[in-house]
Amino acid sequence: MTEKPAQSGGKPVVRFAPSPTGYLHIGGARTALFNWLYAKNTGGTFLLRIEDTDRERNNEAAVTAILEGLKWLELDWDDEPVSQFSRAGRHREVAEAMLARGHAYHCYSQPTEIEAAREAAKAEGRAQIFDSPWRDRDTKDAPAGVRPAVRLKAPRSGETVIKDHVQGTVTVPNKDLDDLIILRSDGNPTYNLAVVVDDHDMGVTHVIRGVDHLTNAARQTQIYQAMDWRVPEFAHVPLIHGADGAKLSKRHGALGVEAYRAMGYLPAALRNYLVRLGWAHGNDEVIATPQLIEWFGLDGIGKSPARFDYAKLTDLNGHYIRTTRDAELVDRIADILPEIDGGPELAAKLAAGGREKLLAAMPSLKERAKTLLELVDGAHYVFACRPLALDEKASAVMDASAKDTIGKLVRRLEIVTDWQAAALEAAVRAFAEETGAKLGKIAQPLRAALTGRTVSPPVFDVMAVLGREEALARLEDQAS
RNA sequence: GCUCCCUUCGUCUAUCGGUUAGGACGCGAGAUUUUCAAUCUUGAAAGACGGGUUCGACUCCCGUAGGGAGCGCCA
Repeated sequence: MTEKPAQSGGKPVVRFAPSPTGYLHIGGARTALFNWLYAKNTGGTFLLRIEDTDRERNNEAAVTAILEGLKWLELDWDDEPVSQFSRAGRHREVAEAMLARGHAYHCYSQPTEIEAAREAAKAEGRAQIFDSPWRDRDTKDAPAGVRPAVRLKAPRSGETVIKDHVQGTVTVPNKDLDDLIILRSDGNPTYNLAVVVDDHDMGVTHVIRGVDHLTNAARQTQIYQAMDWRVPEFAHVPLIHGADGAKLSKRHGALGVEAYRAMGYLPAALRNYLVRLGWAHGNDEVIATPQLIEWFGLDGIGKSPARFDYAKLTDLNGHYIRTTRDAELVDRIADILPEIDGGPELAAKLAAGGREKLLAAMPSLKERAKTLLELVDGAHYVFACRPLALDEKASAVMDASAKDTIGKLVRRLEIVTDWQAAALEAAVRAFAEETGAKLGKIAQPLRAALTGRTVSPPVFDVMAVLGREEALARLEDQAS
């Protein structure tokens, strides 16, 4: 691959550049989302690059997990993902060019010396930057048999200014930036060089990433300047913290997006939640994706870190569940069944004609579920086998008088010809009126007999979904 | 330690010098109701602290405190 101009016709080119060290965690997902939204908003291009220059840490499974995570989140990218490692030759080429221009030099210092120098600096309370003695030394003095690393000859004085769309203008004194290594002694490029070369060659115009890269932006700016390349626009977004304010770690909810998938969250809900962590558009909370694309902009991103809050995510997910089509919900449930408790059994039932029943139950189910898992739990009654096992509360409801009531009700329901919720309700209400009982007194026993629980969708909907035969049979089971 | 950044209800946030500081989640109360949800009404709940600037500061400046990020031949 050689240099190629931005093939976007003046439109922005952004990229998401994860390193394949694990799954796509929630912070990375948000970074990807911001990039994606920015590309969509501007009609630009969203590229993917896998930062796999560290061969020891490279991991095929991680690459797959990241791509799968992005797909699940429905963040589609343009072109094929670029492997940074595959471009090592070009990176070396650029390092050579920098050497030729006098913007880089060979450094023969050994890791042990560097470490010692850092320790000394720390002890004296100075910034722990390494000042290579080879910066201005003649290479003729080079020790024999030592392969040098290549360092950037960074400016010693002055300051490097980063104009950032989120952080504002950030100024870093050059004396605080050491001569970073751009080529390891084994000839392989390091991250900062690779990023600059790739972003340049890929025509990246806007670099949107986590603030943890802010100081890298200063170093990378120096490389751009050394090469006389145009520095891209930067937007360093704040990090996401765990609920306790501590850094998001594996123990603090930095789960891969697939974990959220398995918890029954919808991608649209997660996107909506994630974008609101650090970005706002007035008082809007539930924002459909097309609207999000229209409204999204770098200006709306705040600078302070946010904490991850499951309660709000869950609430948002409930909104999306209620507005998602029934068939799609059934499909999404089917998708995650292999990963959840009792999922395989349900999958078998779905395959054996249960899908239609679940679909029929969905309208009343989705009104009261906040996650797909709750949906599955709510659907328990649909697939329960006779005779139903009543849970503790349901058994308590099912006392002698309840059984007696159900016995009488069965006779009334048997003669209902139109087995629909409305007709069934009319029949039960008529019965209630005659006996002077409150509807609640009758509905609860019905619910217990029909579902085995005290909480369920409206009983008349339940009867309709179950069908005449099954519903009456369940009632007979409990009648005395 | 050094550099940079951050600080509005418990949480996510609005406010771009003048508001009774708004919304959302969560929490409390009520309404509705066949349970649970949903929905509606409603309550409690915030400008870290100290100095300036200004007729007037949440908003601008300085300092303090607290928090975060970075300081690799990792990315």
